[in-house]
Amino acid sequence: MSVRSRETDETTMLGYPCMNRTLRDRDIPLRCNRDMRKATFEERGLPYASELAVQNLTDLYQILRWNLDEDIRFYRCTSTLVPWNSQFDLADLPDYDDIELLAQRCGRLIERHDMRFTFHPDYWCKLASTDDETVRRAVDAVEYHADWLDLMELDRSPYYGINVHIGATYGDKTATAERFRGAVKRLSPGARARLTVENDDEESLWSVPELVEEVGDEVGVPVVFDYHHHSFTDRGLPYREAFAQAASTWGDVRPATHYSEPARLHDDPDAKPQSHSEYVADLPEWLREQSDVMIEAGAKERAVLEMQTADEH
DNA sequence: AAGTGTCAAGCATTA
DNA sequence: TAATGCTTGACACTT
Repeated sequence: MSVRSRETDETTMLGYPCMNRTLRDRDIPLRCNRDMRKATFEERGLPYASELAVQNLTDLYQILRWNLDEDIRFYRCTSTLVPWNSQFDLADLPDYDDIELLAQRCGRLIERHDMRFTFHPDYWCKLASTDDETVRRAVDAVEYHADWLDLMELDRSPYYGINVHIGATYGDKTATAERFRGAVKRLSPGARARLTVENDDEESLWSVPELVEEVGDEVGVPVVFDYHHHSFTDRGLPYREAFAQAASTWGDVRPATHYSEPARLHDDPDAKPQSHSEYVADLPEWLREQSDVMIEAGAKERAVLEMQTADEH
């Protein structure tokens, strides 16, 4: 069992999302988010998608190694790891055998070193949409993220989560929650076991207590507590209580949380309240002790490095 | 080489 | 009814 439970391991892990700016800015850039436009996909098709996937997975391994060297054991991978995967099955790629080996190599590194690895499909992954075709595409998106985790041979657990928002109300929250639960039930066991749901960043959308009641408790999808988002949807709940509610949906698995601070606090007084600052200064100790924290800051991995340096003093 | 407009996907808001 | 922003990186075309 490679998945850490809250009881057996209290080691805090801080992570960062997607792009590693240090490695991207090297003379030979390392990145795992190579993508292409529609016209290019139509022109060059599967062979080029396959080529980009090989390059992305090759670099992903190097990024994970760099993370390990820096003692950063939590990473959110981009959804363009295999570009245009909504249009084909992984096994259709000409380099499928290589891709499988590269994915397994990444998965082994993650498991061997107790790293945590997650995905966060983009905002158009709308599982609760009123449009059936949109739901079908959203289910498909969660499925191909799950395929990648299967290819890496990582456990089917929210520890290696695929995190989504509900992200809309469609004018009727009760009906929307019901549609979301319906979509969850359509997922394959491997995709469903990895799905997590995060509180939104607008007052009218989905708060932690709403998600816990409508999704966490009803269909067992763990709730990812986003500290900054909670300021927009607090429903009168203090941060610690909202986190405790979200944490109750994770069973024995150590919860994942998100932490960021407003740009208007540090960088730009005119920024939107939702905008993230470049660096963060006040991660609460209680959050750190009880969860693995994804630091969502403009400076990405540098923000985490800075926090680790601060720890040493 | 550097700068600019645009990009698969949904929704909510505004004009 | 149609355009726009969302978050952001990067493609693709221009200069």
